[in-house]
Amino acid sequence: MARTQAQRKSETRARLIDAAADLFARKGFHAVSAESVAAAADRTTGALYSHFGGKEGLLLALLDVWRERTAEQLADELSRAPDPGTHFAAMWRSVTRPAADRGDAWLLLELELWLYGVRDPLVGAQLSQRYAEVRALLGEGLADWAAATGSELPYPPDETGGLVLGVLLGCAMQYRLDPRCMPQQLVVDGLSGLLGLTRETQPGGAS
Amino acid sequence: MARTQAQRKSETRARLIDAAADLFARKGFHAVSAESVAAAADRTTGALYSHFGGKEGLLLALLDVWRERTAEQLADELSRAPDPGTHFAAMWRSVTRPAADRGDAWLLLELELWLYGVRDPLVGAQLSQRYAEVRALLGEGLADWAAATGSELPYPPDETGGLVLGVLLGCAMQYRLDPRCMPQQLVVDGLSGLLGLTRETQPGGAS
DNA sequence: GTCTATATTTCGATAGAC
DNA sequence: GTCTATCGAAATATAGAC
Repeated sequence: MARTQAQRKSETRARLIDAAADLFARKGFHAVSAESVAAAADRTTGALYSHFGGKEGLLLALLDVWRERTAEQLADELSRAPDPGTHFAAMWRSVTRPAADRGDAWLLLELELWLYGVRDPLVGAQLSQRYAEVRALLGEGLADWAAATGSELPYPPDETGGLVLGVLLGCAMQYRLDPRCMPQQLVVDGLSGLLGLTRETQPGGAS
Repeated sequence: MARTQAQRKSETRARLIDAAADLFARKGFHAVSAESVAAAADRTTGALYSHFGGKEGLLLALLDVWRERTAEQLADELSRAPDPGTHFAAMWRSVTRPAADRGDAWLLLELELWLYGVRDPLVGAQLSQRYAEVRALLGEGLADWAAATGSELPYPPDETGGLVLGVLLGCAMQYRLDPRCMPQQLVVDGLSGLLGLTRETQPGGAS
């Protein structure tokens, strides 16, 4: 029973952060009022200010959570994929997931945070770390796979991760504006070509 | 003398659009007031509303100009580069140009417009066309070069252009957060690898 | 066509009750 | 810790003079 208060507190935090992630992605940080975030979380602005000190504090907290989730999900996906081809296809699917599942909002929030980070040094530094983590995870995963098959990556792990991340981001942006211009097979083939792999590695992906 | 009015009118349009491009890139569309745009253009909100009907109308007009400039600049660069390696290096330089020259603002405005377009169907449709144009131009340029050297692109021109554009966008985003993580050579090599070219095509690029 | 002045709305942030 | 009520600031958009 003594936990009831702490529970409510952390639930409020979580609700506010989730609502912020959703609204910031759908409408943009500056287009969303602190009150609408609070309302979407079934709380009031008073609670928001008490917990985060304002809309910007809420964004900072969101960035933290976002960063942890990204690392977890990526590590999870990496551990499941048997080879880069399947891996790439899985990542591409998770990027292009339709709006229903919110995988769509991922990219929007990603760019929203990027824009914010480029303009705000504090957020920028944290974002930069997050990207470095992703590159490292991606690079390590690919290096491990390369070592296991006796092949070799054409670039150091971190740089390889950077190129792969770059392709995924840039292609996802184009896909979001016009899905027809960016078929999955093209992205997977492109990534494979980037790494110096021939296309024989994936037997027959999806459409 | 009869042209004075028309001149002033079109100059006001141009000034407002330029100011909008600069401010939207540096601070973001929603973070910029219509009044501050007018002030930066040495005009008032009255003139802005008279010409464009509001901040959103100004964005639409900006998008038009932006689209034309992109096509012109790209076609220009393509016609000058003797081979893909030099071409990629030149494009990368123009993307990573430091903040002084405003080449920096290019990427910010690009993402700002993308986010706006993803949320607004009208802007989205126009943006989609612009990206398709860029892909086509890039793809044609590369296809021409391939034909001239007897080699062959691994994908259709448009799709090749899409991959190249994707790499440039995604890598530029990472570069903007941390320049050290994305050396020019890596991007150029990556693009060459993507197209199935070996690295022997560029003799010795810059740092 | 452009400016000045202003009406209207909305947002961010705070004070105080519970 | 959360809510209600509200103050002050800022933004959009318009009206009318020149």
